[in-house]
Amino acid sequence: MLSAKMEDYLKAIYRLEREGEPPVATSTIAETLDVTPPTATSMVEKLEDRELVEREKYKGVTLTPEGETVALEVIRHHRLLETFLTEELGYDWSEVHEEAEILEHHISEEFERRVAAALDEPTVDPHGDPIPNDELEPIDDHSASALADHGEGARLEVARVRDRDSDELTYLDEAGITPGTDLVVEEVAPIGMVTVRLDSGESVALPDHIADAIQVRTPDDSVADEVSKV
Amino acid sequence: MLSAKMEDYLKAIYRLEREGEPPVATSTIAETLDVTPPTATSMVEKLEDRELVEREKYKGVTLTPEGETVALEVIRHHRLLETFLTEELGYDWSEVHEEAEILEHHISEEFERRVAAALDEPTVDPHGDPIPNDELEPIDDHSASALADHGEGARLEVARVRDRDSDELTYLDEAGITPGTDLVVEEVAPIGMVTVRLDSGESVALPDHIADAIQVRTPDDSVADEVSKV
DNA sequence: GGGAAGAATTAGACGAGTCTAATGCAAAAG
DNA sequence: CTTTTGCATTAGACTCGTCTAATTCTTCCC
Repeated sequence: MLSAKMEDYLKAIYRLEREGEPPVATSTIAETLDVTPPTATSMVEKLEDRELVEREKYKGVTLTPEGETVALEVIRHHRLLETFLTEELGYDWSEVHEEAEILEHHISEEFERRVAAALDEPTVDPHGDPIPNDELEPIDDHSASALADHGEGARLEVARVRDRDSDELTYLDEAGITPGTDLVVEEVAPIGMVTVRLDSGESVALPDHIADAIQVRTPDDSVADEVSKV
Repeated sequence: MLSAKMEDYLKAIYRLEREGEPPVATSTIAETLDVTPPTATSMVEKLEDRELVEREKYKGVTLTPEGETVALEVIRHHRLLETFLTEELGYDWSEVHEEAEILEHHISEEFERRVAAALDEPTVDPHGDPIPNDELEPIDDHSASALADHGEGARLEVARVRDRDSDELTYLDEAGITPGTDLVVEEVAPIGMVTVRLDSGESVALPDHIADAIQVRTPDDSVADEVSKV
């Protein structure tokens, strides 16, 4: 049996591999998990012993297929739980992260199956993130990108909102910005702030660090393509 | 924060206090939790440091009011989870114990509240055990006693079935013996076996160690009292 | 009251996961 | 090609929960 800690390390390594170039550096893992570098070193040694990561000393680690399987399983648990807490227990989507972060390590496979069935085998969680199932997590929607990368006047749809700080999510939730929301970039202020207008007509000002959590795509991508071909 | 282990010790002590005479001996705790006596000793020392138990060396421990509060909270979590898993996720009542045994330590108070609300504030779990709420666990139904204590011909109702071995519970479940079932003691064999007949007419033979898990009461106790007064 | 039997505690060790402080390696800068 | 700088690793220690082996306390019996 894998400890909850080991699962956390694998999950972090999986995420970091996606965000940057493998191999993943020890210090990056340490920072992500809020431990000191020696702690991360000793942990990746244990993961190496278990053949969950491949390691090159002084360079970093990459997940083995087994390590990746475990990471995906944990991410699946996390996202199923978030969906479940939101849909079945009435949690606000901005407050499910902490609860799922803990429970993901403690539910059985039976629980996982039953929750997935109760939710009708969902493929996307309430933050707009895909729920992996055994196989590789579906490739990032290639058209999704950070809100900040778009200029003024861009018409966009919120693809997902990264689940980090709960206060930030609550703020976005209350402002009406959730996965699926359509918006227009109104103003990109040079002082680290972006203003967007929603369909409701409301304008919302967002400091860069919050705008960064919002991934957007061109709305009705495929449909738009079809139309332009006509 | 209290560790899951400490919670397990408090829960065990609570149960043992109810079953026998306080104080609870170290060796009994050790046996219940399947650890060695020195382990139990060192743990009760820590519980004493935290003022969760009162301890007399070489005698045993009793819960302080704070320790009892924690124990009840854990038991409430356990029973709410069992009810939830059975009612909302379709688990068989005989297989919920293991899952609840783990999750009880990891759900938040928010989760507890929401589950209780979703189940409409239940007061009894699927095994027939009361679900405590802040206050002391309701006194054992005084008329409930072990099936084995009744002679042949006794008409009884199953009050609850202790949640222990999952195979035993599955067996009882399949035989149609669940909380609320009416039965008659058919035969008490001198070889450690009891036979009961259900309303369905079916006879079920039970070895003593399984019969011991079944708590019974005279059916419609209060109603019978009312009637006899007339 | 004096042992003997049985239970509880102390002593000392270990693995997991963490830390701080000291050291070692590697890559960039000159 | 050598030095510097910065990240990674090693060394050593601590806490938690556990163990085995040794010791000490209680109690009960003669």
